[in-house]
Amino acid sequence: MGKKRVTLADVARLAGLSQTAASMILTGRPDTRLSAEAHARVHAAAAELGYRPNLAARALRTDKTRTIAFISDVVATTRFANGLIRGTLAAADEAGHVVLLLETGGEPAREVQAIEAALDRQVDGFIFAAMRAREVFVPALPAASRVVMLNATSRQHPVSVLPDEFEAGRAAIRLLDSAGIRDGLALIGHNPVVEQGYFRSETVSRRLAGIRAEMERLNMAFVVEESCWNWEATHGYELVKGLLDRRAPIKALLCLNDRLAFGAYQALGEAGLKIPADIPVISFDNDELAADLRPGLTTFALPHERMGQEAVRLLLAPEIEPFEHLIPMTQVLRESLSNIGDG
Amino acid sequence: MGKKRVTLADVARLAGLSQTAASMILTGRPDTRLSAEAHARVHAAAAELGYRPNLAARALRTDKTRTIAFISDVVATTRFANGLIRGTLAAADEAGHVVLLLETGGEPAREVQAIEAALDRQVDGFIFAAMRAREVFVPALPAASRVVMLNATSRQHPVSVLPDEFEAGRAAIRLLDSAGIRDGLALIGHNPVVEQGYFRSETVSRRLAGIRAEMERLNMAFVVEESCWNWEATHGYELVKGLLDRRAPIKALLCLNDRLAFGAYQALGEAGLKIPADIPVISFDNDELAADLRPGLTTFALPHERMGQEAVRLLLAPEIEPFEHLIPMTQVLRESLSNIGDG
DNA sequence: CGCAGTTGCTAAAAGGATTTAGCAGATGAT
DNA sequence: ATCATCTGCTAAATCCTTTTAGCAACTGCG
Repeated sequence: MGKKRVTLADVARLAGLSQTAASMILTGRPDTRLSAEAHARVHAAAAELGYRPNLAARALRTDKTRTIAFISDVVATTRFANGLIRGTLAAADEAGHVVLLLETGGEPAREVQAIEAALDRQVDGFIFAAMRAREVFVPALPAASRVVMLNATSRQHPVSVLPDEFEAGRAAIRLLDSAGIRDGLALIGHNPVVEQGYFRSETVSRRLAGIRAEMERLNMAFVVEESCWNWEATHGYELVKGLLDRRAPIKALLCLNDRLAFGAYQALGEAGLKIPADIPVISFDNDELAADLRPGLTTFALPHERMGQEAVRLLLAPEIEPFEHLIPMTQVLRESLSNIGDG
Repeated sequence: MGKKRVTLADVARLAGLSQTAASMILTGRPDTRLSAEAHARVHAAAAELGYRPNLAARALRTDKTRTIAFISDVVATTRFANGLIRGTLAAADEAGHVVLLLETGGEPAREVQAIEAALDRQVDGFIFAAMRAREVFVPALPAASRVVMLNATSRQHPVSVLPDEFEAGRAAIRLLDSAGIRDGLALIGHNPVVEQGYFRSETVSRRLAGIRAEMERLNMAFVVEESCWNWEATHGYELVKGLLDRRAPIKALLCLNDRLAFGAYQALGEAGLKIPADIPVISFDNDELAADLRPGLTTFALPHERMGQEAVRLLLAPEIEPFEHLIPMTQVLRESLSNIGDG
């Protein structure tokens, strides 16, 4: 067994040509003047020897590595990371690239470290992903670096990919409207009076803005709006239980995310109320949870996978497209609203 | 601004020494005979210039990249991936390594591709992760490659990291026993008669084996065992609903994972049964879900994060430790069982 | 025929580190 | 005084590609 790696020199030798010729042919240079026969011989030799270029050597020469760095604040806590990573991986693979995954925990020091580690490995570009879309500070980078912000925005780096929250907010209201739900509607997760002066993440703001814009257009209003800061199941439960306890006149629930909706389900269930017959519920995110709830939760899906793909596309695109790229959130109809006619 | 990268030659020049000396000093070679003063000068020069070694050049020479490949079948569908990846990332970072993330979808062709992509980049080692522990086929690799199987096993690669399912199974039974639950116990998710001849994943078998071993030891038996192949919420719901419909004499539920338990919650809730007062429930995995259920679900946690860390440790350890490394599953007590005394 | 331009190819440099082999001077032993 | 050894350091080779510069032979044109 020839233990040694096969090098370009081996291929050239077998093909009876110079290394230069072999290199040009294998890298598919356009206007070389090498003969068709030379091409054939080199390809044959490469195939026969099972030649694979040494990417370190190539990187040394060209400064290109077909590797992109995915730097995120937290992979950990959030199930959302999966979709973003999966989409990124798929698109990168498609483009013959590979992904270096780095986590910073949101700490500036580790951010700098991560960037240096990536730079040392001469990545071709950076994707900065935040698990909660937010204004992200990105430490200084070599001027030439290609950067895409994923589920995040940054003053210095204008290329970003975000879910189209505003449209999803509007669509949610339209869905309720077209289901004939125009009053008795409760909003779970936000109250503008209570939260005045506090800034939520950029995407959340847009989600709310879309909701309110469409309600205004349709001349609708919430009968009650319940605020809580973290949108977790337990808060959904408590808020809705509170509403029920004080006999608020609610006929439908618009929850600001699926976990709140989950909590709402629990409160409604305890109170003996049926979804959707008594109270329809809709929500946002399309968490894994949403399909497992009973009845299934109608919700607007965060398009994480497509976002990841888009980020890679933008990163590798020949032209920089320096603006926000909004990916539509698709409506996922399940029984928590779609059966409305049945009751 | 000096746009050019600073190289070792620059450092050497500034320090007034040869490149050889600079290299030896910066890489911390042990028995070089260079003077203390030379050391100081080189370090000072490196710091002053902000020198960072070109890793491609180093890789070309040494075949080491301080990069490890994390090759998994699916990052996608499973929330479990998070913990494994997070642990891996943390430990790699700690050790000054970086992680290349590759996904194969479990398809052999893509597995080969992923391995080649990693090999091309001269990774220092491979972690093969399966999202459902199973016997994994790993395509041929250069003989010298360092490999660790994570949540998976492989005939060719003996170093593996797995959750200690057997002990968790035993612990679950001990927990029930010590809570005074000795009869009326239903097992949700498996029935040895129905499933005879079918092989589930390695870890699942062990989980069951632990359960059955401890029951035998304590002279306990299930009053009923319900089988289903995929452990999803909907199956949990249907199985438990079925039990309730036919008035099976059940007093407690041992669910084989949290999603089944979630379904069980739904069925019990509909039937107006209280957890744990009427029916305590315990389970395995410690899915995110488990904390959000109401009452909280007592469960045995899959130690994914620690598993990821251990995998990296084994990969980089000076000595190969060619056997299974079992990571304990910790008991997470919540209200679905711990309140048993209250009823 | 002389000259310009094409065609088909190659020698050698460059990229930035590590590592081998070895040199000059000092020290110690005989 | 001679030889061996140690000390502190360096020149040059090496890893494997890509790329620049250019060569020799041929074609076409006036």
